[in-house]
Amino acid sequence: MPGMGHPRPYGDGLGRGAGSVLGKARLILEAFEIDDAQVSLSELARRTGISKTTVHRLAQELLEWGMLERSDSDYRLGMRAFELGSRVPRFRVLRDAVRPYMHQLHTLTKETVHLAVLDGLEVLFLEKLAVGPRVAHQSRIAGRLPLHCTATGKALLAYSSPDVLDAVLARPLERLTPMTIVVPSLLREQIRKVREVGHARESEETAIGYCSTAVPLFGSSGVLLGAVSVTAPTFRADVARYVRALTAVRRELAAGDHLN
Amino acid sequence: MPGMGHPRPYGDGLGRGAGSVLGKARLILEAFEIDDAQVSLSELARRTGISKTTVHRLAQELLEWGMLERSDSDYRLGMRAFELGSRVPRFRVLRDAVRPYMHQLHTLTKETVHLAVLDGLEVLFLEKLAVGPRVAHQSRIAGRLPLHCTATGKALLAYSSPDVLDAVLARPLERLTPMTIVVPSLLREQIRKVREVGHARESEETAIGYCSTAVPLFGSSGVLLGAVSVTAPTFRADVARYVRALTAVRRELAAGDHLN
DNA sequence: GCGCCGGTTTCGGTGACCGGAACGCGGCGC
DNA sequence: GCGCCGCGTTCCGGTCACCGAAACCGGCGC
Repeated sequence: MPGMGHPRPYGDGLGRGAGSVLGKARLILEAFEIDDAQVSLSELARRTGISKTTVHRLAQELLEWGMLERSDSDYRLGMRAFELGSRVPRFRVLRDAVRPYMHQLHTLTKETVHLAVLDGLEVLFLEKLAVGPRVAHQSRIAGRLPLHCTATGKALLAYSSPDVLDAVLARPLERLTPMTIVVPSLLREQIRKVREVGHARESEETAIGYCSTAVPLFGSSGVLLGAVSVTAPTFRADVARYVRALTAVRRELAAGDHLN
Repeated sequence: MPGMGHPRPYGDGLGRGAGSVLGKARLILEAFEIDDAQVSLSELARRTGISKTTVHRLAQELLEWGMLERSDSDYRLGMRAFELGSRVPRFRVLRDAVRPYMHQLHTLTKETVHLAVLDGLEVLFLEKLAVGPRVAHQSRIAGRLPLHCTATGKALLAYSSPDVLDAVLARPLERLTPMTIVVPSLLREQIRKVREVGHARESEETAIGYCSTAVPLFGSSGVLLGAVSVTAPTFRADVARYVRALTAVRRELAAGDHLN
């Protein structure tokens, strides 16, 4: 990096991979946490470890592009980012194809319905139909959760390359609740079972009081595309019914699919 | 631009604003049309007007970032773009707040429901609840339409700064159907009426056979946030009912809003 | 075989990019 | 009022990240 012989000014760990302009742009854009609506220039400089001058220049350019917007000399992510994100094919076609069935599941069960894909070594939620105003819940649209403690995650694991499972087991399994499975052999066994019965379950392994049931979704060519799940408070969960509804959806999607 | 004394190789008009790395990245990312799932490197070079070498290098970096993915030596937009787009506050908070009411409208009317915001001089659709498998329709999530021929557009125009209306009228009004209003004075009059009655209408001005009704949405501080609309085939449209349902939603949102 | 068209790598010249320094401004404490 | 601090913004000279031409590699069709 030019003229950067000085020690990193602020908390290290940030600022990695800022060799190129794109790396800097990435740091800036990803400096926006999910919740904070807007961030000041100096704050951005602090979070990214990039000099204020440079942040200013790049932010100017991102502004003109529409990836950032500003209100009152604070920055926030701009609509162009939303537009771009909506074009992502792996997201758009899957959501458009599955949404009607998610509604069907929702009206049928009156519980929360998720659509998720495998991304890296995590579940990434593409869509969520929740019931009620504010369900105390870990999941969010575009949020991530570990593979080993979610129903969608187990479904995805079961039908992905074994390498993925190996990679997951290569590092310790994070514990989210007392019920979270952290013993590798137990997880392997569960994943095997999932392949046997065709659906995956999770019981208070992510959040106390909630359990989920999931099925995988496949494209016409047989590739794994994602997974749908139903999440319900344990006390009123009717898992057998969920399994029936989910497998029905899976079948319908496999039959008349508009999935490449 | 360094070493670029040569005339622009391919169709001009593209390649604008490619002075900087970010400009190039922008060209590359926006080279992906809504529908084409994946694009080859050479095709990207052609569309952007950037040399194949440079596209290759930048694409590599975007790949590592996750903004692009590749299958089989073709590129497509990546999940990172989706995640970024989902964080855009002007999108996320509005959608989360309005979605329940959109469902309510949908079950009530059995017709297509839209949520839109003003962006630049166009309507930008944030969310769409459609009925049936494939409604022949212009609108898409993250799609854009002109302000002057959509119900949401008129609603937004009516409650925005007058400058916006002036800017729209500064250029000729595009005609989408025979019913599209292209006479400035007529549009001005309609917008005035919208402010009077509190809702906006559009009748086969965007697509023959369809008409829409819309209301604006305001935050607690009184700023215009967006607009919701109901779109129905003309022959069965019950506009009075839509107006009632929409104004109810508008009131409910204004009362117990979670909008900043 | 040979030409063609994709993706990838090499390489030297240079201008886009960098951050320090300086500036103008508004808010706060003294 | 005055000085101080932190903010956003502008200027500027040094330099390295970035650029595209050219060469390279592999598959395909003729």
